[in-house]
Amino acid sequence: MKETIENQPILKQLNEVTHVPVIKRQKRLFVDKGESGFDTERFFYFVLSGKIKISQINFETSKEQILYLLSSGDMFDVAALLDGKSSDYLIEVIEPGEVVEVPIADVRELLSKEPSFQRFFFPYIAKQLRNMEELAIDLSLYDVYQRIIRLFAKYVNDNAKQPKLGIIENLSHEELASMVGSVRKVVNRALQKLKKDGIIDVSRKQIKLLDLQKLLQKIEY
Amino acid sequence: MKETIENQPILKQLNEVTHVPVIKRQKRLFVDKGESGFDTERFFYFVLSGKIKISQINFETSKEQILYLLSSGDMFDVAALLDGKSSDYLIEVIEPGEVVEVPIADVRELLSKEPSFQRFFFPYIAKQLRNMEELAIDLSLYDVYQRIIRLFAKYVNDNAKQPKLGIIENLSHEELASMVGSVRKVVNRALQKLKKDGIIDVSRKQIKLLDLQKLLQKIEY
DNA sequence: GCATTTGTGCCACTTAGGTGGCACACTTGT
DNA sequence: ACAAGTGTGCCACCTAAGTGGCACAAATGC
Repeated sequence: MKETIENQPILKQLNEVTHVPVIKRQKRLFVDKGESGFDTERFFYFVLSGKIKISQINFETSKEQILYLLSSGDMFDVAALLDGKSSDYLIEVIEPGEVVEVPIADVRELLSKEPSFQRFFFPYIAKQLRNMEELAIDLSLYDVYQRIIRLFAKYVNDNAKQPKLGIIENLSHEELASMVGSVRKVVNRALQKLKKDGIIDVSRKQIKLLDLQKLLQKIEY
Repeated sequence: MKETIENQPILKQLNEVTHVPVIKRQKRLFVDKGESGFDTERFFYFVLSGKIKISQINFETSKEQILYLLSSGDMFDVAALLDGKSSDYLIEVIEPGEVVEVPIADVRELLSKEPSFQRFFFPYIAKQLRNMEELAIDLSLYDVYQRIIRLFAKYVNDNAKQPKLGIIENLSHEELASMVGSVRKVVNRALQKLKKDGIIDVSRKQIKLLDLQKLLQKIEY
């Protein structure tokens, strides 16, 4: 990781993203694709841009499951911040960007005393917890085709007049598979099915959402 | 739910379990098997005894996935406490016991200002988050046989000279299946296999752990 | 005390989804 | 400009795991 000037004043960008009051000992870092040297035992990270995946691997089968796909506005490692224990995650940058690195103790200080940070952070923890519950439910109760549909619905950005798939629209099929707990070929089958139904358009490293209504109709409960 | 005297002083038992300082507006409740009327939008609950499952159901297939199996020392609804949103859980008592019901606002007050409660509660949130991550990983990366083994290993109580399966030892195979995201018959196969290997002994509503070492050896990574 | 419900065990059958392999197009680096 | 790597699509095959059914024992309720 390339380091920039230490102890620089709080960045406007971080403030915008996190609504955090002044954090003194921060360091802004550029991270490149493939990097993975995050010291989550000592530092807490705020993602400004780029994409970072947090996953785990079964070494017998070398199958990977992505737990979190982080982008602008995300933070990690939430669990370590709360209990001080280390996690056995695989953390890897899949799209270059910038992060802010802050000593864990400083963030804990804020978390226990600063109401404005609490108002910002407590809901974020809840979001991550609900994310994991949803992932478990999806893996347990729905087939791969449904999981893909639900993944798309979850990441849809429908503020724009033309709804888009947001940060997952340019993932490879391999990465999509790691998100829904399956393998490339099976995901491919699901995508072809959605394509045939006119719901999406698939091209190299790009999935275009064509019909949001139709997608949402396919969701089972 | 049967109600007891309102506004009674903080219970010694709750204090022991939670290390919580005085909470004023609490209500102690006895809950019976099958009950499910918990108002998690307005109240936060501390479990003193009994077993409560928090699950979700796919209505197409009527398959159920248990997210949390709560017992003495547990609390809910953590996510709702943190973000104020409602959850679409199915919450049901599966073994009678007692809970303490506290207005959510009072717990939030403690959470944001009382360091002793924070020291107790933050790690608990982390535990629940890690639980969900582990569940998702298990569902995604391991087969049913492994998931059963991992479930047993997770709940083993090995402080005693004779290791026991703790709160899951008297669950029905149906309930075990709902915990590992499978169905009764498949779980049964796994249990018969473990029985044949001399690792457990299965009788009606009772699973005895015979050989902890052998169980732990079977775990894959 | 008997009927009903619940829990368990085991069979045969079906299927979603994972595996292996292969072709080909597009991108990237030297 | 070419080689190497990456991403995609599709075939046929195999296996874990889910389904349906059935028997029986233990617990529960009237």
